[in-house]
Amino acid sequence: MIIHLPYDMTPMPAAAPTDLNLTTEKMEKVAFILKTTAHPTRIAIVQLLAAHESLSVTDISEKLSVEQSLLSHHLTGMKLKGILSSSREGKNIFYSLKMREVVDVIQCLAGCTFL
Amino acid sequence: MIIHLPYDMTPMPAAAPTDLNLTTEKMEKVAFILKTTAHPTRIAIVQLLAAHESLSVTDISEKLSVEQSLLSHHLTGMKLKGILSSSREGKNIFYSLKMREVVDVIQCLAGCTFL
DNA sequence: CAAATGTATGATCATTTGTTCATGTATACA
DNA sequence: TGTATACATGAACAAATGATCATACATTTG
Repeated sequence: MIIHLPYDMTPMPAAAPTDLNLTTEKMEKVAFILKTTAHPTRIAIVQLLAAHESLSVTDISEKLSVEQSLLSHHLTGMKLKGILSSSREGKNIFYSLKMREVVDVIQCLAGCTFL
Repeated sequence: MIIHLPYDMTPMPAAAPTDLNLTTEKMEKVAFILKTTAHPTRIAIVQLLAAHESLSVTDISEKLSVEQSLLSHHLTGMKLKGILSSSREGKNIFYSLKMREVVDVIQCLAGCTFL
């Protein structure tokens, strides 16, 4: 005979143990990239460049209403760390996303309902 | 007649434009979590708790060789921001991963061959 | 209840990050 | 060649973060 319980009594979903197995060096590198991504303006930049392939500094500055110099600091930093790339085209410099993984990173958290 | 070019001449993979569409508030929240994750020790903590379900402060302290007080600061910070949760069991306090999304975040970047 | 163990907290200091401002450099165009 | 436009850079300062130390608090055990 089968007993039907009123609800599931199993201990817990138990969240399958994930094994990342990162070396200390890898953790430092990951932290380094995360740090660079962890800023509202810089996330906005990634978001823009995820949608636009390539934008000039002025484009970004206008779209985000961020002052030129400050934006430039952010952009050169992100370029230095390998997240963006840039190329000159006349008077303009066009930036584009180089490390597309950061988009996934942002999406992981953007999906969180509780945020 | 088919002409065989020496290599692919198509313009570029063109990296399909992704639309994240985050509000300013969401970007701030995402940045907030990223900031908390962006530290080698804290990544190591997440890694441990991704594999172990629940560990005491001493456990973590020993496994990572991080001094008790410093570790405690990291842990309480991460708990405050909703990444970890804790529960007392006698003299010990056991921490566990609450926001499992951070594991995915780390995995996104850990997969990067160039890091 | 005293001592031991496990963990948290607060002050302090050093370091890093973010912002602003002034100025520099490159390109285009008159 | 001079001027305007687009962007970068560096100094200076404020604010946030990270580490250390001393000490406090909670629980168990003798």
